[in-house]
Amino acid sequence: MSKNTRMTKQRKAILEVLKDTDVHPTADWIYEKVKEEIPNISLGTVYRNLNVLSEMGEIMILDYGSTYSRFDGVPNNHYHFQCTECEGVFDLDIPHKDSLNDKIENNTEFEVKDHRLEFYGICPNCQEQDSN
Amino acid sequence: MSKNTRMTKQRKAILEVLKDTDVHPTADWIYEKVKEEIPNISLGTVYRNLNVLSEMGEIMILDYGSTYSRFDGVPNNHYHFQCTECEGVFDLDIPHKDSLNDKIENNTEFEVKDHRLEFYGICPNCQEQDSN
DNA sequence: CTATTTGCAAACGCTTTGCCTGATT
DNA sequence: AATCAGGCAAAGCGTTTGCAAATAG
Repeated sequence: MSKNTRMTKQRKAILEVLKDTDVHPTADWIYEKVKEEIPNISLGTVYRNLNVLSEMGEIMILDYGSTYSRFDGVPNNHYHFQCTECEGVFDLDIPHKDSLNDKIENNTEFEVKDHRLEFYGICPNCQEQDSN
Repeated sequence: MSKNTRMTKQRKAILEVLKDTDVHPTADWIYEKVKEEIPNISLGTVYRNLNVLSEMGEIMILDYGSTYSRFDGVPNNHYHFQCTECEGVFDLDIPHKDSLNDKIENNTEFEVKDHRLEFYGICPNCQEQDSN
């Protein structure tokens, strides 16, 4: 229960670097930054702490779960649902809202070309399994 | 100009497997499937052709551009904009629409827990660079 | 004290690439 | 015939992990 709760200087430094920036950095960027303060910190420690901090709810990891790419034979824009249990990806039958791009473009300085909307949860199949 | 356009039996088989399924498979899944038809095909060929086919516009790759994870010191749900030129990730100041989850849940059999919306395009900084 | 954490380096897993042979146009 | 594509295996690259030493509580 009281696991992973030591606030080491490494963990603290990593958290501070992340809280002090809004660039959504990569692990390596964080590593370089923290090295200014703790020169002999190792990249492994950075990764370990990022995972711990995310479990603690202090930070968010912006990866997409699975490490491997998926391929789609339908090269149109459409939205997806991804099951967090079986990792399956399903097409959603709701229309692609191109107007969303315009909405952002009109309210920011960004030039918006595309967007991507993905839902996460449990697919019907895994719901059944769970109730066993 | 006329590069990468030969329709070899490997390329054809890979494309057919992808067009015939809706499971959004991984490269390895495709590899296993194509092996039933071309037993000595290599995984490298599958990857090469998936990239070629995606350049041809025949398929879509559902990765997320950059291969590495990004970390966010603000663990709230919020939407992001990603610049396809500098790879920078920016927060968007539009509210997170939890109602979207319900909308999907009410119209499908999925149990929806979360969603993610990401916009892609060119950030102001890179727009300037481009006009030089 | 002692369980957690670190640094280091090796291992991992998915993907890409170099090289040479084989196939396509 | 000339060029593109394939097979194989090694390399790449971000990330994870095993281990002994260090350290927080």
